[in-house]
Amino acid sequence: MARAVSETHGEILAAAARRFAVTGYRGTSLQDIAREVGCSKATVLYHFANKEALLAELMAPAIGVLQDLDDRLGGLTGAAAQEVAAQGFVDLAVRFRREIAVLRGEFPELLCQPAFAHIQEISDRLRDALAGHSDRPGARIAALVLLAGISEACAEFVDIPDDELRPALLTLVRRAVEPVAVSLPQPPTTEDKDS
Amino acid sequence: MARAVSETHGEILAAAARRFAVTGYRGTSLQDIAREVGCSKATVLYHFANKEALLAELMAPAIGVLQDLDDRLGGLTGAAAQEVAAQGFVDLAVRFRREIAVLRGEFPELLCQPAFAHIQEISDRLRDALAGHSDRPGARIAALVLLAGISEACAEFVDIPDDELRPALLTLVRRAVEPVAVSLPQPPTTEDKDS
DNA sequence: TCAGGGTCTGACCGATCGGTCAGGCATGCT
DNA sequence: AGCATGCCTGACCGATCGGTCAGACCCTGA
Repeated sequence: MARAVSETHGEILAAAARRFAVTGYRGTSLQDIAREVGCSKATVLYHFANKEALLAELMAPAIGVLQDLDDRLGGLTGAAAQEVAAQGFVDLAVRFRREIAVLRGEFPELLCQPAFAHIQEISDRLRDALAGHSDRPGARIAALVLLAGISEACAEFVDIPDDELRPALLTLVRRAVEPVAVSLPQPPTTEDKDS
Repeated sequence: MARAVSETHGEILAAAARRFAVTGYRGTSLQDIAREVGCSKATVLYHFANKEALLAELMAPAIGVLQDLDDRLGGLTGAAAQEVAAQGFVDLAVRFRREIAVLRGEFPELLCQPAFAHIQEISDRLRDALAGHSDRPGARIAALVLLAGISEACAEFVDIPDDELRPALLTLVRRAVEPVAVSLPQPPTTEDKDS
């Protein structure tokens, strides 16, 4: 064998992304990844210090974008925060569908790992922003439902192209989010309180 | 020791429910459950044929209610199907929060087990009903986001009482669901809840 | 008193997990 | 030629998994 180092490194990363997305982090063994690449388990552990480091490198780009979004959310309040959070998260979720799928369901345990120390706080702030920083239970519940639902949808609808999924999700979020108290005049949606 | 059989049986079931909800099915060992109950792992396997049977008995009530909802959804179309699906699933998710939490994230693998053979089809039909049986991508995406988001919210908001969570979710769903094209003015259907 | 059945347990099993280690095999530099 | 370095591997490790099994400990009815 003896491929160029960067090549094998990338192949392992790609294989791990594929397997993690389907069977989860804990449900995927290093043996599984090695088999898919066509190398030995020891080779996987030659390129990555351990299983956790493999996951961390896999998630790094998505986490970087999430951090950026968190920074942009910094001083915003009310409807502005809602809109930035909605656009930012929908965009992130669509772009990083596979990474989202990896985290799906294993959130609590994975968050214990040092590489993901801040994700919990960031996602809390994101949820808060999407709720327009309102403390009404309805607003907070709606924000959580939407964030979790978007994640799940992106992980599941792998066959829908980005350009179709993104606007559909954004339309949904804008319709579903609880409008904040200070609401500048908004063209009334047709089916508002009717049914 | 030698408690009454039904007592230990129930304690194991309750402990398993608690642990599964927090660390997931695969992430919880029989040893963990036994430790929480205060008995040996062999005792757990005396009361339940295997780990899978323990999970099946745990999920049985929730699955029964899900089946009922599926039956009620049978002949409905359009807005009526949407409303029944929304009310039925919100009610189910709030009542069986812990069971929902167990399934969270381990859906694909758990569905392979015979006890849950039909859940995938039922949840597909449920999603279809919530979309008003529309084939527009926006409607299907919205339905999936809502179902997944509700599940996640119920699993996470353990501190909110049922009476507060249920109406908040229902309001959100009615606001977020894509209205179907043919919407006949429907009087508030007095759902005969328990048939 | 004793037999039998329900309840429970420690010891054990094979399989698999993440991870370690010494060494094989090219390749390139001196 | 000799040596160092980078890439890769089989063999192995301790831990833990789900599950089995023979037997101990009650309680009850004959």
